[in-house]
Amino acid sequence: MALTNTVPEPALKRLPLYLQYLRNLADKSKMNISAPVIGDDLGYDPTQVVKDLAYTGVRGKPRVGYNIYELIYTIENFLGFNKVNDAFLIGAGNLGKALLSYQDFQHFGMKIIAAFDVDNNKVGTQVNSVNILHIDKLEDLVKRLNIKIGILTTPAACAQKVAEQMHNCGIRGIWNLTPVYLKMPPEVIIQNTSMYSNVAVLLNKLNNAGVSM
Amino acid sequence: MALTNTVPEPALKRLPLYLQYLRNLADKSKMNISAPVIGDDLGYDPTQVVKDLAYTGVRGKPRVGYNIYELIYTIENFLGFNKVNDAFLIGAGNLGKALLSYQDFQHFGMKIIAAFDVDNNKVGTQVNSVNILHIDKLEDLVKRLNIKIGILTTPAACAQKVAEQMHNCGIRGIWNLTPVYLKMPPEVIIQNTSMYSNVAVLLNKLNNAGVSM
DNA sequence: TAGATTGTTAATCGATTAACAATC
DNA sequence: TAGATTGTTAATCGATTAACAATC
Repeated sequence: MALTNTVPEPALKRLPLYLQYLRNLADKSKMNISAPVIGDDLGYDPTQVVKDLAYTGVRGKPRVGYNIYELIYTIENFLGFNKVNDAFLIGAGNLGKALLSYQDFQHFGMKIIAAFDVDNNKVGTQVNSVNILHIDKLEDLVKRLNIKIGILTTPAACAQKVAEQMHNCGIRGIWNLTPVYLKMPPEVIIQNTSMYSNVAVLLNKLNNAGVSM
Repeated sequence: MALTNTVPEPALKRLPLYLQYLRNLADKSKMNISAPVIGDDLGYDPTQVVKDLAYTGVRGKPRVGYNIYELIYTIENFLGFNKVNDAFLIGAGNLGKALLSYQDFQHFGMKIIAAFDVDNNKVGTQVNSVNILHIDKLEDLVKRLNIKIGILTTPAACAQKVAEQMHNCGIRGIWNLTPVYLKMPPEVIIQNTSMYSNVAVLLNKLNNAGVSM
């Protein structure tokens, strides 16, 4: 269906935040919640909340709001969080280990089932019950387990090379947490997360707010 | 001057990526670089590169391009990366430790000079030569060292409470790496980084690309 | 019924892309 | 000079916000 094709990326990024919020709602006795309440709690415009939720196909009732459980269920399905996609993590440094210890990815559609590194001191160990294997085993395991998602947390210097390796093995989507731009053929889906961009925005906002630095 | 007030956030997020790219340019023998070359290497439209660079005030020469070192210098100054701002990190879990081990923040305007936690097993230890102190010492040290920036990497459950503590101490900007929306007075600058949003976007793109999952 | 909230269409706002003149 | 690239203005595209009708 065409529905999934047309969600604006900003809205898409907000949907997991709604989900997190709804799951953690303190008062579980309430059945319904309205867009203005959600907007107030999350800092969004109420009409934006209505629009965002409408993308998932959920319907609310005027004067009543949305059924909380239906909302959670619909968002989960819409985002594909009802299935858990297996992923490999490549680069078991500090950031890699941090992501390995994120138990919560399983509730957001993804599970890291193995990690890879070149460092023989790390190979053979575990983080959060996930084995760290030698990178030489990557290709065989990607193919045998039909893995589609790779998380790239290597040092910047080898990011491009490792990304190409991942692609050659059959990985289709790369979550790139290195600050390097990956040159890849268009069929590879890349999701970049740059820590430095966030630092830059924070510093800029502070400067504009007149915080002396 | 009004210049710094009017940079669009998407452009602001791209500027550190230009900087990273320029610093790591393989061929250091070249003096100049043109917007089309940068755009090709980073996957941006060439006119967008021209516009982004123009925000910093740097001037290029038609047919020649930009002087690489002038470009680096101008972007660094524009983003405030010429000064290094001291920051405290609160929550020395896995993600916190990962950020502590990021040597590179120093080249992007920020340095984490101490970390805080409630866990007595962590207190007294070091990560990357940064001391982990008990959270009880936060207020005194924020005031004595005049710290303006706090990095929040606690568990979600205590994020709001700790953020309020940070604000009360005098911290003006919070980089929030928890998935929790922080309810704060408007004078506190919040920069949210949600790992889950990135996972959602990646899964969505893969689904739209027809990758079976 | 009255009124709060949804749902939808229109208007606004902002960023990207295109067009083209200026210039080295 | 010729032509590539910058710089700037205009057009397009997309997301947010506003307005208002529908409805529970």
